[in-house]
Amino acid sequence: MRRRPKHLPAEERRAATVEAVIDLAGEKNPSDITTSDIAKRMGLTQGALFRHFPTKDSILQAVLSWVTERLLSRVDRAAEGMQSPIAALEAMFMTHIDFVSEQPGVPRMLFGELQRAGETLPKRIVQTMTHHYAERLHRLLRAGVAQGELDATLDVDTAAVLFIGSIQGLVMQSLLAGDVSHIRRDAPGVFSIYRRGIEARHEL
Amino acid sequence: MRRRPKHLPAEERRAATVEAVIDLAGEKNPSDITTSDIAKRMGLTQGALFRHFPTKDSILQAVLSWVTERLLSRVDRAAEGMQSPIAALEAMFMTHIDFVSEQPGVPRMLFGELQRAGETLPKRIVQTMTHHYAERLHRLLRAGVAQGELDATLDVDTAAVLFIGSIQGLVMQSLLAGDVSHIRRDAPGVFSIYRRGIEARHEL
DNA sequence: TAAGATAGTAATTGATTACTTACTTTAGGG
DNA sequence: CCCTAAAGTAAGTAATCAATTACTATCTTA
Repeated sequence: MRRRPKHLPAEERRAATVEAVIDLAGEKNPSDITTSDIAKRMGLTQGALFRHFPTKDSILQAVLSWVTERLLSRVDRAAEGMQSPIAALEAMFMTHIDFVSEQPGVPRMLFGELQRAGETLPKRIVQTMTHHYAERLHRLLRAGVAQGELDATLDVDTAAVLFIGSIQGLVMQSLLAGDVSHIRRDAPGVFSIYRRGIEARHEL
Repeated sequence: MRRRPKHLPAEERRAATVEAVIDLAGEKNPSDITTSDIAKRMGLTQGALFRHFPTKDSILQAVLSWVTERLLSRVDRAAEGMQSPIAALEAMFMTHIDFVSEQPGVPRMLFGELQRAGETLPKRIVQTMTHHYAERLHRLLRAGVAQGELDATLDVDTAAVLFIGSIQGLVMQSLLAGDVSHIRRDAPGVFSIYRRGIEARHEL
């Protein structure tokens, strides 16, 4: 058992805070997470958090920055080595699913943030991330169409929406079942229907 | 301009409350809706709500009951007249999209409720509804497979997950764009990819 | 039309929240 | 080793929230 030192340098404390929030988001509605919840999870008093973050919103902001960076870089790395666009799409899909299975709080926070009214900074971070994500999808989908792997008449915008929706559907399913493990099991089947929907039809 | 009578019979007041909550959920995060928000929207004082509902949670409960009943019955009616399973699935899809476009607060509330920790009554209502929804999907998908319209090797559970996920993806897209009108425009394209993914391949 | 029942107001309560302040503990370099 | 800056504590504040209370206005009908 690794014991927890009471004093941590500011940067490590901030990292630990981000981790605690993601952890909590896996257990309860993100908007129900209080600063006391976070502090208790870290073995700190509530006020101590405000040594490292000026506001609660800035904590959220740090969490979302960390999450979006990690997700994008992991998904990028997974798609990199693949030789065909479809293989790259599948690798992206499965990596995204892996990420979500390991950190079930992440999609909850992302979706929850999108629901907030107005134009908050955390919300903008999520919008920027999904924009980058969609860019990668578009590139792969266009490449797939160009080299005849995907249906020539495919609308890439629509295909990108459905890609993200497929993941979202699996997340919703796991919320319904109250069990994150299902998501990994069902992911390959979902992707294979999706692939069938976008790929060029092979000769009979 | 229809004027608002100050006194309403209890049942009408409860109906108006449900409407106000759905209305508000289209504008802000459902968990940020306060009883004061609801009352203000109705032109009432906050305390007056508690003449008709014992708790705030019971308001939520009424909203979710109303929503789930309406959604299911509308979707059922749309699928009823169709002669082929695929046509019925498409009618369900489009009707669901119509419903969501008219009441953008609805998917927010449903998804938000699923995120809550533990087993609350409102959460159970949503779970029951999705269960019934999935039942209808299963029946149609099985029928489609049986009569050769859908791919013989299709996993109907997976296909049902992706059906709901497709809608969820469109909802997410509308949250990103901050514009609900997109959802209706993109829906046919999304469904056509989905259909391509599940249908039996025609002879060349 | 008087009277009881129903629906509303206005003010208040206790709990909870994000954030502050005054003080204490710990780590680490000269 | 000690002194200072960083990190944490404990108690408190103002604001906000759901829910309550004491009272008033408005319907219904006998």
